[in-house]
Amino acid sequence: MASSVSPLRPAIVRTDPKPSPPREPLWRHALGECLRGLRHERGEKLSETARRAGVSPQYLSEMERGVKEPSSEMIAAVAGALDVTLVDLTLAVAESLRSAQSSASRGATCSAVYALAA
Amino acid sequence: MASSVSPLRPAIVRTDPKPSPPREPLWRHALGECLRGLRHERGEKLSETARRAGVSPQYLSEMERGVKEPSSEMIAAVAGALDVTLVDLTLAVAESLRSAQSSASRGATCSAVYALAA
DNA sequence: GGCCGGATCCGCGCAGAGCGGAACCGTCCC
DNA sequence: GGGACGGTTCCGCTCTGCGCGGATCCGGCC
Repeated sequence: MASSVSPLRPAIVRTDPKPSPPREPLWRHALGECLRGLRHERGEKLSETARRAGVSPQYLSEMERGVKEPSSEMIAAVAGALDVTLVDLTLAVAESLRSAQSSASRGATCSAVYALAA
Repeated sequence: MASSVSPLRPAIVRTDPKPSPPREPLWRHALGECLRGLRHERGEKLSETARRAGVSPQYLSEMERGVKEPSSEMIAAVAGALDVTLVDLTLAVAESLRSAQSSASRGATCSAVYALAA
């Protein structure tokens, strides 16, 4: 299907340029796990948190599974719906990443880390 | 210019849905400041770090200024070029956010925070 | 004046953000 | 068995904005 010629520029290939040390999870995955953990900690459903955040449940599901790159505004919205600040959320993600790193067996979940921080 | 009718769906308005507590910086801004701080700490130029990360200097500039939402792969690539892991980067962003929050006068810069963590 | 390097501006092609409808699954009740 | 319901994920779509190359701006040096 590459019949269309005359490219004003080559196709932009959004692939991994040069990721840092392999085996490290990507930001969207780490973030998503944290968001899901926090939501479960509150005993909430996808639809509830999504409604309060002003996003679709489908999209929140995708965010949590790390299959989409949420914008900073989206991150802030969901954080607000979960009653956490970006500071606490980012810290929770970092600690979760660290735990997963120091123990190759996934370590503490995000929700547990946040509970310890609180 | 809204002459085209028959909308299969309404226009997607990518605006702030419901951000968490106002006055909190957005993720992309906090991240960008950290990346620039780390780069300066190494005494590097935009072009050097960008080349090593496999991204354009223009884009790295935009990332650092928080005007673009970099993908997780991009974040990983630049982190790798700066010799930091996602863990350390995320932690540095969190601490930077926290410092800025506890002192409304911008507090410690990201690079200083990272130096303390190292 | 010129040249150079560092950073930013500008406009662009097309990848993917974010969404609504549909589908899947598990649980409950008859 | 059947159906109804709720929770989550799949799927396809529109159109926004990612990431880039060329151009521009700025400061320093000769």
